[in-house]
Amino acid sequence: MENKTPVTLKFLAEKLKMSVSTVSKALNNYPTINEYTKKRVQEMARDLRFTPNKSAINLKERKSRIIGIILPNLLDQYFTRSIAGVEQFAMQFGYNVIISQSHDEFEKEKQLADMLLKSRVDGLIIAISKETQDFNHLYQFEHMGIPVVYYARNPSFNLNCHKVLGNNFQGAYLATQFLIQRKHQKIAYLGGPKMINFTHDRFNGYINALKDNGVSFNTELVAYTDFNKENTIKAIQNLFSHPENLPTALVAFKEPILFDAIKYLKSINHPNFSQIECIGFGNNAFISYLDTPPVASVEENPESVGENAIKLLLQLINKEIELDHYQKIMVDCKLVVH
Amino acid sequence: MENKTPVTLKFLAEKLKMSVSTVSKALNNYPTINEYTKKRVQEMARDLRFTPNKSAINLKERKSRIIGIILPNLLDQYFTRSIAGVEQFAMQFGYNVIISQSHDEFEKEKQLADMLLKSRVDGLIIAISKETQDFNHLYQFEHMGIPVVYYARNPSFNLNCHKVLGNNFQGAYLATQFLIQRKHQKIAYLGGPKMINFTHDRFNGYINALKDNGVSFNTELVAYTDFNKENTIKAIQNLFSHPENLPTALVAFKEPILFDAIKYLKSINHPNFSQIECIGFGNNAFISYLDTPPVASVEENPESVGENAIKLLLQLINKEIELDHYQKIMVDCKLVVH
DNA sequence: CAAAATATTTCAAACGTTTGAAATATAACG
DNA sequence: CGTTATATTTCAAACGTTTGAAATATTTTG
Repeated sequence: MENKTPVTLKFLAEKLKMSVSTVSKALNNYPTINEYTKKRVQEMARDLRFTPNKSAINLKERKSRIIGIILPNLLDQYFTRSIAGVEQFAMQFGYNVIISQSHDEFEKEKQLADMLLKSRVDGLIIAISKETQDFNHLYQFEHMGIPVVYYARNPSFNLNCHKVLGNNFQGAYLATQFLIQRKHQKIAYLGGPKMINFTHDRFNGYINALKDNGVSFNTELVAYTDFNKENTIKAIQNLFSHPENLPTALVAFKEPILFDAIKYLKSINHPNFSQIECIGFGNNAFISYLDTPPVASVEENPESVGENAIKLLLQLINKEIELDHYQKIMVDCKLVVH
Repeated sequence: MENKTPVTLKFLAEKLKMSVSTVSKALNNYPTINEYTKKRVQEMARDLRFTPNKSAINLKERKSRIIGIILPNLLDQYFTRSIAGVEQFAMQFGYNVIISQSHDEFEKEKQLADMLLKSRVDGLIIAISKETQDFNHLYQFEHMGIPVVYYARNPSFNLNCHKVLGNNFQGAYLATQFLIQRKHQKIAYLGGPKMINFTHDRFNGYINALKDNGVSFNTELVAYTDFNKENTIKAIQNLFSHPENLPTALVAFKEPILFDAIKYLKSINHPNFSQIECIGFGNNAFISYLDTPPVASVEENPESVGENAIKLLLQLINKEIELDHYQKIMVDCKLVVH
């Protein structure tokens, strides 16, 4: 039960009456070490449950074998799903992952970044908070030669950086087109916080789908909200306040927000409620429990986004890709009809 | 952009033409160091963005300042909510947290435990997988003097270990009593996988509430399922198959499962559907979107469970509590009426 | 059997930090 | 001004591992 002397190379060496280097090389299977010696060392190591001290190795190798992830929160299934992709791949290559939540706050994000920098992570994967405008806390990493991959959320200015993003344009295009094919002419677009860049990409996808299919665009059919329910209701009230432009369909930037919208329309007994068809981004597992589910969902494939992010990061860490040879990877969306 | 010589104590010392130890002590605010020297060192450290190498410190201190968490998955809000409590507290004390998912598989859990052991975590918090019967992979930690706190899920045998658990008995009692107060006499209990220990605690809470309130117990009102939808439907069919014991209320072990049940009852147009009142464990954020939500939820306070787990673990790490002085902490549930 | 070739083991320095003991500088005192 | 007291800085070892170079042991060869 007690942990007396920790089992180190030195300890093994003393037991076996040989030098530390022999033990080390035997365990690392050096060809210059005698087979019989190797066997003796390896057996002893196993019996005494020797585990190499990672801190020592990391110090020697000047690496931490830790990858940091900063994301807005873990309650959003998009992010938890994206982690699955990252984790599995990282572990396979001997990396540990430290996950931390910024709660979509800039200050918290800065604090986490500093913490991870101090922990000397070998790389960082980040979905920036919705407040993040200043990137100094992240430039620090590159300054120290630590690669950073921005994922899921696109930094708002045209930052030179490595990105892995969902193809928001394509996703919104798909959704809009689908609704047009179902004979809708008054399709509303409910966008998210303007601070979050993908809002615009999605808007463009929406616009382009309208144009390509000869449906006229009307600003009265566009409104914006954020993650706040009251604001969503206001936006919906606004969308449905123009009698000659009443929406018959709706594309919403995020599913839980869409659910708020649907709930509200239902609660006010909107006359044409049953005819209104909605699509939101997310494909939330919870949809199957709704009485009036959206007609379809834009599946963003977050696992794939995460997987691409970690793969890119590992390539950067291993210098298979130059740090300043900025990559941009887009992951396509898929329409899931319910 | 390039990372030439890394900024180390040695580097600072050379720049400042003083010894490494002076620099180290100045940064650590030793009283023996001259104030003016301290100022010079600290300024230089700031300007050159010196960050102490954690691996070196950890090696010296024989700690990793990393806490491992193993939990079944991140899609269950119970677990993601519990992490919030852990993370914040850990960070406050300078610890990093490595989160990993067992996907409720024993083999995966074993693999993760080995990985964390190799990473020399200073402590482990674990919610065991539903398959875990053998605990050798976890005993290893104690064998090396690394504290382990079992949380959320109770090991199935009467293991000597540190535990932080939700008070499942009390939660189920509360739910059952609430339904009795609402004049229900035929209250069904839908339990979870029998492998997961809390199923029984909840059953006991249910039974005791019935007894204490003079409601007779009937085995026909009890059924078990797991996380599989088909099995839930079978269980519900079973519960509603005894004409002289038709449930008018239902206590379910987990909310998403309860939603499956509700959905099924609604889909078959159960004649008394609107009168049936349900309560599940969880208090899921999505409840507000349901057309026919449960009458109430058992709020398990996972944040508090997580917070208690990390607090206990830190006490064990700091040897404020003896490793073999086993603690058991119960976190009460709360009934939330919708 | 000595010399050369090869196999195997050990030495020693390095990674970056901390810290008690020793050394040196500065101030205070009679 | 020589001592003693105090303030400040430096030395040196340690944490546990890796690895090229050096040392030693063993085998082969003429």
